[in-house]
Amino acid sequence: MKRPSGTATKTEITILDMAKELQVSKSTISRALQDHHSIGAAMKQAVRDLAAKYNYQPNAIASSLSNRSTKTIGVIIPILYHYFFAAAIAGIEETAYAHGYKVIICQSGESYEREVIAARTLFSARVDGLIVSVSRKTSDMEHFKLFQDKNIPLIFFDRLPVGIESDSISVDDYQGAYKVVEHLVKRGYKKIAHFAGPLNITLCQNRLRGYKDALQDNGLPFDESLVYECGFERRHGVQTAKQLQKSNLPDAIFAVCDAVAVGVILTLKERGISVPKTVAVAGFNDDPIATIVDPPLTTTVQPAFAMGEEAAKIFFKKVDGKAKKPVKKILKTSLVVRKST
Amino acid sequence: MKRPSGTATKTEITILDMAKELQVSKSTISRALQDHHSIGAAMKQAVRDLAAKYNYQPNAIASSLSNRSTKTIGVIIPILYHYFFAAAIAGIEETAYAHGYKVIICQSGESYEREVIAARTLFSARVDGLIVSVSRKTSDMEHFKLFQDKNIPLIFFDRLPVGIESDSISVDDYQGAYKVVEHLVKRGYKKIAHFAGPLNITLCQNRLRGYKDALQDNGLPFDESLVYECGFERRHGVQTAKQLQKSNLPDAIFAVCDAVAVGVILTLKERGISVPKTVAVAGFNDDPIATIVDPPLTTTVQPAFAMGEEAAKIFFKKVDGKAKKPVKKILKTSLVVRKST
DNA sequence: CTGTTAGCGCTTTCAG
DNA sequence: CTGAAAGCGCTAACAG
Repeated sequence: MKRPSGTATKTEITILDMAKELQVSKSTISRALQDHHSIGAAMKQAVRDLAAKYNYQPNAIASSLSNRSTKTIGVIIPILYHYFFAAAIAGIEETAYAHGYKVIICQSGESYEREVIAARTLFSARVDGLIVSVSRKTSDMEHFKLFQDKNIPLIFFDRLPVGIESDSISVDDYQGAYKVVEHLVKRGYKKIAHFAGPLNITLCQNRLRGYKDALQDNGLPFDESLVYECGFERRHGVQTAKQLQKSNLPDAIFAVCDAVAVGVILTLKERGISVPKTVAVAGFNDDPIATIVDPPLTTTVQPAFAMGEEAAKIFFKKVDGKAKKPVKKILKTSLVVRKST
Repeated sequence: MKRPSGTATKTEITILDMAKELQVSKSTISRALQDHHSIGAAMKQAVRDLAAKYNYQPNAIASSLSNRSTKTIGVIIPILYHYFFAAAIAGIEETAYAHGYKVIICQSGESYEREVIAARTLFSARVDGLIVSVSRKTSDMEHFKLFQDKNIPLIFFDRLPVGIESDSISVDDYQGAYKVVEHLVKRGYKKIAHFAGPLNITLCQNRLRGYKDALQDNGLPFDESLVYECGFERRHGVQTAKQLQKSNLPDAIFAVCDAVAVGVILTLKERGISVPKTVAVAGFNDDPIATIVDPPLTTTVQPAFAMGEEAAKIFFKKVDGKAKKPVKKILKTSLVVRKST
């Protein structure tokens, strides 16, 4: 790629330019910039001054290529606009920044194809590690093998995949669900329905198990017809709540997440069904919307920010070579009782 | 960086490996992969097969360095967890992906320092363009000059900076505010307060002007003591609403955004003040939370997704060399009346 | 249609 | 303490 000399090119100041000006070699500039011990204080200062003068900004692309490390963590999540994920990302970013890493986020939009593309893109971008919460459409995990094969740290959070052995951080969904449902039973509700999430996702299976066991352990029958499978969005709660027959209402509903629970409350109220008098509703997440709905939602607190932090910490453990075996961490949840139950 | 031959290195398949295997040159592989016209169909197929066999993933770092283009757009926003920003990002991503670009997002967290760091980081990452919504703490715009100096497309959206000439996409905040307040006046409210955003932000100034003019054009006085400056978060609405004296309540409040409006409604209700009977409340954005609060919030629709799309479109116009002059686009808003007024 | 070759900007060994 | 030089993986102008 010979460039006709004399032609104006995009003027980007490089270490070579600075080297010429200071009459030293590139290496010296490079080392000075990295505060390498073998460079004299005077030289370092001169380089820093010059860099400041030209507002030099290192070319991260070039240095990544040379270093074979980008100092970035890739993150794939289903959707940004969910408090849980936004908060988890904040947690990841916080600890990444503290270690001098950047993070690059991709949304799968709950689409398997997008998730595959995102994984490839991030691999091509040569991220140093990948943190992911799988889409609800994902069952084939082949696209993650790329990372495992190359020994690139791969950490799953919240939505764990089946059929792939890897590091992960999640919450005790079983126990969380168990506690909400137990609370419902103790409040005297007898006919408790569950609006479950997509049951191909382990987390949803676990919440369902928690629901089932809590019923049975408390002397209530498990009735399959009271389990409705839906999605994670408000609109799924709305749809499902609309299907409920007024003549045959449950007296409480445990929804897989707060967004769904909110959809349920809104729809019930619209249909003239009083919450919690006629039907009580509980969710999962402790999304800020839980305190916006009327009545405020009983739910279980999922430590989103902490999960993000934890995921990033696992990454750094892997990078540092500690923890060779997959680490699988599970955080506890806690119940918040509000007026919806 | 000589590497002792024979030592196991991280096994990353490159075009060179494939070139050797097919007994052709790197260039041929490179061209075949890019579907270059000067490569025979047979050769192309052979290369594709081999690439598939090894699950070859191009090294984007290397190609960026060579191409002097990363095919990525950088985005800086104050905060992810706001419907408006999340939706705008979705709009940006959609159009970016359609053009084969990726996007990398940074949150400033409303901190000036973080914003500066983000700008530098994205510059170092050599993004091909930058789309930003400035933090509320930002008044110095020096960090954006980097991009302007190098002729890297720089597009501001929603929160426009003062003192820097650049492309932008925003909404007609003046008109939006005007319409809400006019609606309030027509509903018969007389003492209309405004919970304004940080007034160093132009968008907030514009909404304030709209408020003021709508009052005066409709024969109501502008009373400075009815303007409260607060932030953009729910908690700011809560704080400010708590300061209101019960003996001296306005009969309507126009909040700078829905999050604040929600804080106001919640607080008013908690204090036993009925909404909208005693005090009406209106917001701005049409965030989904507007339909969760009780009563549902009157607000003005800001086309968040479209703004993101538009911002990206401006970027591509710049890249294509069309549009040399700064393009400044302003979108219209529309009013949605709900039960809170 | 294909190969040779000179880079992209930075890092790092090795040899002073 | 400093410089020369090779190399990271890919691209593209130029010459067959």
